[in-house]
Amino acid sequence: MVQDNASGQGGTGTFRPGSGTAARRRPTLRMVAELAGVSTATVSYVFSGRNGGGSGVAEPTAKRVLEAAEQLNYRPNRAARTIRTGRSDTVQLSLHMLSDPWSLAVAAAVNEEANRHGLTTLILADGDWYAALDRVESDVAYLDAAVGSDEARRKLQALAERGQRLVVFSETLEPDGYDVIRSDAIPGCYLAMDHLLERHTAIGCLVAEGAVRTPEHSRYTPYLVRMRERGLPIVPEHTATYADTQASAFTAAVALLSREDRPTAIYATTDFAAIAAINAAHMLGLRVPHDVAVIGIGNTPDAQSIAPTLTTVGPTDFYRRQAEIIVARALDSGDGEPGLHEFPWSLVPGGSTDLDAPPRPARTN
Amino acid sequence: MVQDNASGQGGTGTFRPGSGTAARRRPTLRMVAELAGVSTATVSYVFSGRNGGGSGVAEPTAKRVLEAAEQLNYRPNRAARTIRTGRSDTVQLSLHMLSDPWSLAVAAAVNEEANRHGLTTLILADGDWYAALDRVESDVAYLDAAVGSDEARRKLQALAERGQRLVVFSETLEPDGYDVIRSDAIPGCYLAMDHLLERHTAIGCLVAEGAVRTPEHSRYTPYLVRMRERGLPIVPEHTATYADTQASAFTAAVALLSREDRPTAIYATTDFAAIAAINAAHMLGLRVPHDVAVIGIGNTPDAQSIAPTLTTVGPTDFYRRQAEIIVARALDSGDGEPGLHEFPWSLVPGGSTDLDAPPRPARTN
DNA sequence: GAACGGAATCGAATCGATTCGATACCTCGA
DNA sequence: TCGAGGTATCGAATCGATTCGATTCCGTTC
Repeated sequence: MVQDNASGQGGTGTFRPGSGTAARRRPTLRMVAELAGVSTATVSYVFSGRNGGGSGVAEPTAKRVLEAAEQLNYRPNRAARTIRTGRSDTVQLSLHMLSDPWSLAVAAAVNEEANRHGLTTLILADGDWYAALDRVESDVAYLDAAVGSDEARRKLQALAERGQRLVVFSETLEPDGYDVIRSDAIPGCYLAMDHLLERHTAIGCLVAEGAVRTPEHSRYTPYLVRMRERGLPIVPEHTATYADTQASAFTAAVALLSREDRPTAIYATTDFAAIAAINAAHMLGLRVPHDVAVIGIGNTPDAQSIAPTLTTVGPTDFYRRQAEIIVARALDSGDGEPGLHEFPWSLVPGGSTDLDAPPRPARTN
Repeated sequence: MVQDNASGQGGTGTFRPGSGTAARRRPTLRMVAELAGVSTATVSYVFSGRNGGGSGVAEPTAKRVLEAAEQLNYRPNRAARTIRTGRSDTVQLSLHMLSDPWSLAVAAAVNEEANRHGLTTLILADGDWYAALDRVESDVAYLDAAVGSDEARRKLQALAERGQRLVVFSETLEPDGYDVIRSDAIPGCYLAMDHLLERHTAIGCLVAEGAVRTPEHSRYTPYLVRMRERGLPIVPEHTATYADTQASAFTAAVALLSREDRPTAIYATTDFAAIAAINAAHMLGLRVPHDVAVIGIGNTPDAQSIAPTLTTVGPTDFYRRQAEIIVARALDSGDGEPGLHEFPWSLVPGGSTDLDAPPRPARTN
């Protein structure tokens, strides 16, 4: 099953030369103390920087301790520290899907903010968020896209009562011993439609399969509502659905844009689908935004890394501010009781709908 | 900075109704034992399934313990368990870049394999891999793309001597108390060039900036070598460089393909750049592979999610097999001494170079 | 009825750190 | 010379689990 050939090049042996076979066990603080001829307390003070009553460890003693630690190759055991102090200096992110651009953006932002405060970010990707919480000790846990079921509510509250600090992202849950971050997309979707309606009447829709089946509170509704309000015809063939793969969105967009009566603008319910639509348009020889305008939803970082840049809607400065909330809760510096944090959405203009921009901004090298 | 308005809807108060303010501290095994009227040993046996000498905990006792635990909302403290048993049931992945398709594919595969064995996967994304290793206790740590510097070698060996089990992905390091996974891209790059040379002579190159500056052992070399071997002219303008953003690769590809004397095939040094090239071709109205063929390098999952599918080179079944090695090491079931695990590369045919395929396979809905 | 054997449970040591109160040491002033 | 006061260090309890050897409580057997 696995091919081992440790003698890759030359005749260098497999075993490390200097170290005997005895060096198997991990060195402990006590060993360091013995080697340095001090108590365990002193070693601990040297490593933690703190000190019980006095103003610190004397210089020569500290030097001796550090040398002993170096010689033994000592590093503190995190689990032992955690059990004693009750802190793990760790932020846990439980993400439902690893490759989702939203999740990645959150992870990157939290990681940066956590590092700034000396914390470590742990990412757990698992189908079962709640199980994940019982698998690692962490100062605070962030749950991605928590649903509002009664079971979820119960489990979250149980965790909170046990003292686990929690931040959940949810459009339906209410705070209940834990923080809730909410960023309702629907008002933003109306902004997106309004933007397109300034210049277009033949608008197509690129929407996730599930949203068409159950349109209530989905991103499909704003499309239907606005079209109806303006008295515009809702052409069934102008709605194309996609699953959650890039290829699926691309295929759907091609089908939509290769019609005789193709729309002059596309309302895509995710940035990711909007980007697929731009690629599809280019493949079909259509210019964006002149032949077809495209708007996305979500304001993910990807929106900036395509030519032309994507017009989208989303919360502003969302990732950074969300990261601040999470880390503040880990440090227990959050403002008192957990509560609701709302992030309103707004329009983020880009080249994919801006007719006044030069046709192909990406061409310059 | 943060807007709290916990009274979101209706008049529901902020505080949870049932629980008093006393329920602040996390319940311990001892509390469960007292409530159930048994010793801590018994509670531990109930939760771990194991038992000291006897054949198990009696049914009525176990029931009493579980009820007490349920009532107190008890969950074992992982840090305490880790310190006592020396195992954390945890696999740690230290990735240098979170959004890299390779890293994500590794993470997904390891996560699946780890779950299958009751382990939890922790992902650390950090600039400093070695520092990350001192921040969490884990049964095994995987290091992404370790460089072969002397400092890296020293640090890795120090970790290994301390008993930390390690699996590193590296093209230059040799095993030294830790496993090395190697998957040399260069032979694969030659395969890619050979594939293009079967039908093309005017071949362009899309290469990372760094590789052009220091071509030794880079993916640029196989391009130069093969072109020279065949006596084909190496047109300087047929080499375009990109940084590590999608937009950058896209721009480079557009520049390359909008030339009068554009090449009929593109050798891209990553799948990611190859995909950008396909998109660029489509935008310029060029058909892939008829007007321009494209080959990528790496065999990432993304290669399958574009139309036409990408021809690429890479190791086969790499992610799953790599995951097996890592998890086996965590469970200490790996075959004895750590060693070298090599994954050879081969050609993965796709539509982006296959002239016999229908022109636009994505068109069907 | 006493000795025996096995199952169920218990008590206490232990893992590797932190931290509080106590102690040893030193200097300085009267 | 003695005591006060401050500093550096130490000893031991502790965090929450696991686990080994010991103990109790049965029902059997002779």
